[in-house]
Amino acid sequence: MSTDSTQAQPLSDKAEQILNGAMQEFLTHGYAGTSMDRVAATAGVSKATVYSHFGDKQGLFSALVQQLAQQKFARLFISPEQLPTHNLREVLENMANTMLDNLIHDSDYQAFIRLMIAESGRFPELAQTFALHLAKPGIETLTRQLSSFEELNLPDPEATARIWIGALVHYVIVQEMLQGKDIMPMERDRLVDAMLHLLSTNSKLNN
Amino acid sequence: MSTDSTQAQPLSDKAEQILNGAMQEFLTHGYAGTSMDRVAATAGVSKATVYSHFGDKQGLFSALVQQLAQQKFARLFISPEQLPTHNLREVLENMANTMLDNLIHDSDYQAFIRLMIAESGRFPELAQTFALHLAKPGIETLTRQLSSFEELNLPDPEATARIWIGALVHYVIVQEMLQGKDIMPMERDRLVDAMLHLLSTNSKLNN
DNA sequence: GTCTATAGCGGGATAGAC
DNA sequence: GTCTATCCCGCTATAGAC
Repeated sequence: MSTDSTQAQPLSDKAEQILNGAMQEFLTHGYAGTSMDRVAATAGVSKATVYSHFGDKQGLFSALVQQLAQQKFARLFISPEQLPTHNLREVLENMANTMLDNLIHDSDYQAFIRLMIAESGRFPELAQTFALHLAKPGIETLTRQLSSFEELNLPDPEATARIWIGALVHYVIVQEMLQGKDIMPMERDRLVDAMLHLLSTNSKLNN
Repeated sequence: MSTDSTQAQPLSDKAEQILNGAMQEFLTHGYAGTSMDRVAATAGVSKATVYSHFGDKQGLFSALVQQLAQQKFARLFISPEQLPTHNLREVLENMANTMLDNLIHDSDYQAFIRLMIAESGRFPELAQTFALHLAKPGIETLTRQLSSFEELNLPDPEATARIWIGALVHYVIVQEMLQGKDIMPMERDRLVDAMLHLLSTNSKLNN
């Protein structure tokens, strides 16, 4: 019973508690807007304990970002294995919709993206951590998937993957984060259809 | 000479000084990271003067964002009138490159985008102001331009415009802001070429 | 290791002279 | 209208008891 297994391994229970509290606070209030008092209160520990584990506020933030990038949000927001291609159009449509669903319905994920963009000027190394563990694998995975569809005849699958992801991420940023859906509504199906139309030209993928 | 025209109208000289100082500070340090003391110092006025003009910190921030959205950054980042279409491919290439140049070389514009995304959760009305005065006109302008190129045969020009802009903006966010260019480099010409390739399929626009 | 208590400073905001 | 001087609170960080 000493090494109880309700939680685990590299981090002490207290460290994990602290990181959980820190996640809530930093995702909600940003770096400068977060106080160490409230992190400690949310985590249910004293402020001194926070400092003894992470040194200072920057250290805590850095540890949090690396944990979030490498663990909590590392699952790609692209649908993983697809049913062997019945209909290529349906497969592509599913991929886009899965990615949009995951982004739109995960407010923590949106808050993390927002936080990383917000602090990218002041913490460039952490921004790069985000790029390395989230943006890069996402692009690589989609590049591989697009490459595997030979009917698409894509001359540059990686650049095409960036266009695809950029279109979807920008859609979520503008419509959801920047409140664009009220003043410039656009159904997501139109975006996905237009994307598929662009992909369909040099291929056998016709409506 | 009383109504001197070097500057103008709705704002006093002092108010403009203050907004200039506020712009530097908020763009550099974010909302929570900006202190009213430094805004006053940067603007060259006393703190009390700042408060007498704008009420409180939120009021100043709100006034600043609205000014930036409606004036300083309202010029669209898309090339305006194009040489009558010699070669459609060249025209589209120029449009994309002009937009990328404007985004990449205007660090104030990047900082403004970053700030709006950063504060969109805490100031949703201001985020919407940004969407209304910048994102929406940008999309509308590009939509009109794409619609005018009948050879492209686009079934949904507005959705296509969003894909185009999303691809370019996302490229700048990932490569420039998030420092992706070091760990996942991609020349901008590849992105633009891939975009033009996608557009070229149902049209006479061939390489 | 973790707590309570506090130091020391900078924040937003205002009073009152001019 | 604009300044100087100041209030008071909350912040990061630490000392010292346990």
